[in-house]
This record gives sequence, C-alpha cells and structure tokens, in this order.
Amino acid sequence: MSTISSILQAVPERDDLAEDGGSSIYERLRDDIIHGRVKANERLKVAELASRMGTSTNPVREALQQLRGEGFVIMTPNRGARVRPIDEEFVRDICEIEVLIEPALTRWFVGIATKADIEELERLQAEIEELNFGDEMKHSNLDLQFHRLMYDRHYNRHAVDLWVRHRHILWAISRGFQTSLSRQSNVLDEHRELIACIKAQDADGASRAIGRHVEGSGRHIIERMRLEKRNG
Amino acid sequence: MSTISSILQAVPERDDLAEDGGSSIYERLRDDIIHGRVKANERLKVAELASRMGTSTNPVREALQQLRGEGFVIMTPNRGARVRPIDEEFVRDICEIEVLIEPALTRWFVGIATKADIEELERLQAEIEELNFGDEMKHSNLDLQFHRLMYDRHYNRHAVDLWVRHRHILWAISRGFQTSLSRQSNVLDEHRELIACIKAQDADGASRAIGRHVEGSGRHIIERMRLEKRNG
DNA sequence: GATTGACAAAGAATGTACGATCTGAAAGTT
DNA sequence: AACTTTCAGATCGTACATTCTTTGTCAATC
Repeated sequence: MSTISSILQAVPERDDLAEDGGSSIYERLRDDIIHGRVKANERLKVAELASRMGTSTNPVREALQQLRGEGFVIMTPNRGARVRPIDEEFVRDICEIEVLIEPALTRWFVGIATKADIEELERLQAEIEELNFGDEMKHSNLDLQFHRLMYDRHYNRHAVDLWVRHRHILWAISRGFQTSLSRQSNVLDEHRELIACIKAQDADGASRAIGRHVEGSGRHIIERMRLEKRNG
Repeated sequence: MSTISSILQAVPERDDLAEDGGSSIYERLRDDIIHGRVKANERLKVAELASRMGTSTNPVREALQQLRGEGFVIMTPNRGARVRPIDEEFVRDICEIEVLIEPALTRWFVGIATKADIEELERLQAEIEELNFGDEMKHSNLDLQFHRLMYDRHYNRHAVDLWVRHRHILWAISRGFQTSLSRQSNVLDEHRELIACIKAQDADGASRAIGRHVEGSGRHIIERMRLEKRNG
C-alpha cells in the first residue's frame, strides 16, 4: 500500500560488501533516503518502519534520531520525521564544501609527504589504471585508499570526518552509476597531475588539481542523476 | 557520587534565554558536553542520566543518538556512549573549517548585496559599536544578526547549516568568557573593513577580511580556554 | 606464594510491550 | 459556510525482559 512498505520489502537482503557487515536499521534507512527510495519530504512513520524491519519501534526511533543529527531527516515535536530531499542541490552543496576543504587538506599533505608516501600513491594509481574502471567496487575502494592516504594523517580530525561522511554519501548516491569515458580519462589525468605536483612540492598546484578533481566529480554525479531521472 | 550526578543536579534551572525555551534533554546534555561539565571520554550511563533528568531511559537514549549524529558522543555497540572531548583542538578544527567556508559565503554575498543590505549592516554595526560589548548576550545577538544577514540567503543551505552549528558550538563554549580589550577593537575594525569591502564590491578583500575575523575569533576563544583551565 | 585462568554474579545496553498524549481530519451543529 | 466536537492514528513516555559486558572471586598451575 504505502510507498514505504513497497520499497523496503523490495530489499530483503543486500550484498553489504560495504565496510561493516552491519545491516543495521540505521544503515538501511540512510541508504533508502540517499538512494531516493523514499520520496522527498515523505513522512516516516515509526510503527510502519518497525513492522517492515521486523523489530519494535524503539530501534527505529533511535535510528531516526541519529539520522536527524546527520541532517537526513527533519523531525518536529509530536509530528514525527520527514525525509530530507537528496537532490541535485544536495549533491552540489556537498561538493562545493568539499571544493573548499579538500584543497586545504591536500595542501598540508604536500608539506609532510615522504618518498614512501609518493611511491604508495603511484602504486595505487598504477593499480587504478590497470583496473581501468573494470570493477566499480574495486575502483571505488582503490580511489578511497588513494585519497585516504593523503588525508588520514591530517591533524584536523573534524575536517577529515566531514570529508569521510560526504564521501560516503556521494559514494552511496553514485553507486550503480556508470562512469562516462570522458570522466574516466579526466580522473586519471587529475590523479597524475596531483602526484606530479606533490612530487614537485607544488602545494598551490596540488591544491588546484584536487579542486578540479572534486568539482569534476560532482558535475559528473549530477549529470548521471539527471540521466537517471529522465530514463526512469 | 558519580561525577555526572553532581554536575547535572548543579543545574536545576537555567535562564534559557537562548533561542527556543526548550530545556530538552538533548539541549541539556549537549550543553554539559560543550561546557566540559562532563569530562572527556567519560562514560554516559543511560539509567543514571535518566534518573538525574527525572525521566525514563528512552528520551535519554534518543538524545544520545542525536548527539552521536552530530559527533558529540561516540557510541560503540553494547558498550554505550562516551563523551567526545571538547578541547582546544576541537575549537581549532572547527575554526579552520570556518576559515574555509565563511570567506566563500561572504564572497557570494558581495555579488548580491543591495544598498538596503549594506545600510542594514551599517545599522547593526552602529548598534554594536554603541553597545560596546556592554551586554554579552545582546552583543552576541547583534553579531549573529550581522553575519546572518550575509549568509542567510545563500543557496548552499548545507554550508549555512554547518556554519550555524559551528557558531552555536563556539557560542556555547565562549559564553561567560570576557572579551579582551584588544579583541574588542579588532572585532570592530574587522567589521568596518568588511563593510567597506562590500561597499566597494571588493570580493577578494571581503573574503580576506572575514577570514581574518574568523581566525582572530578562534584564537581568542582558545586563549580564554587556556586562561580558564589555568585559573580553575 | 604469585599469576593466570575460568566461572559466576552484578551492571548496563538493547529490545519489547503498553499506556498516555498529541495531532489532524472528518462528521455534525448552528 | 464556518465553527465545534469527536475519533482514529501516530508520537512520546514508562516499565519490564533479554542479552551482552565487566568485574570480582576462587581454584589450579607454575
């Protein structure tokens, strides 16, 4: 009947290759919101969700509170929770913030990068190029490792956490999307340029390169979202 | 007995002049964490908090989940919640992010600012100067209005929300702190310079001005935190 | 005799069920 | 037609059961 029910029971079991194998209520709800399986501004009724999930209402309530803290649902007293729309604007907003943050993180990395770091980056990049976008999941993991190598040791944990969260969201949205050929070559170019700048201790250049990288990535995701919306 | 109990019952009622009059459990917990009334990494036991708050455990659990979503507590399965330390590093991290975000928000505002906007800014600035840091609460409100005028119409709601949250945190931390005389004059100077740049359509200048403003504010808060830690 | 191991009991978090309270909308009255 | 009343549905709060962690004790071994 309801839109929620039809959607949630359509996902009886998932691969859950992602990180922790926890198909927790929180994860499921977040995924459904991010992937647009629940419509924007739709009301999330606790009892209904609980019966779909096969649990009582309490875990659902707590999951919703957590999602509220992260900004995925909007709760008003005595009136329950509504889905925050995950649309192109949302992606654009996140990417714009990343365009500001990631260059700063990268700039700092240029100052502390060792020879071993650069070799590791090159190794990862070689793996990425060899894989050549053959397996989406593997590529995503390699790309994550690539950027994590640069950011993980940064002193500003808060900024890195923000990056991780944003990246999770973007990754969840773009899962299943095909990467266009032009974007593929751009990604490789941008990575190569980034490595070159880091090698040359060119902080400004690295900063600009990562900025373009993030911006291009955002643009590509939005394009794919539009395509998907048009085609069904 | 416990450190939590002695602390929470020490705040039986508060002024709650801040925004909504909701002295919700969430607000109380968040405030206690931000103000360091609960020690860093201290364990937050649900039953204990519930009895201190005078409610049952469920509302406390939901408040903790929300705080987890916002990053104030760290929860591990079957092992409960711990307080995330709110220390100088935390403030520095937040301010560094703001140094990146606020200039971008300001830059955009320069492009859309009308004559009426500038006049309103000047009016607020005149009020601030007249008040001259006499009433901390009033000054804080005026300052909030001043910056809100610039950011509120920005299209990137996500970035603005981030700013609001960060500002809330910083405001909560620095509540009760005295503003040093040198910082007072700097604040006024920076505001004046900001207005001048906006008037002259100088986006770069305004961007730099707000950057210095945020950085100076952060430095001042950290200094005060150190002072307070030393003195008691 | 000291250290380590298992085992049991207390404590705390998670999950379930139910009652109280509030909202929203439909029905009925003036 | 507009206002009031009523009632179903959903949220919020309380109490309790279950499961997991942790701590403390006791015995066995080195």
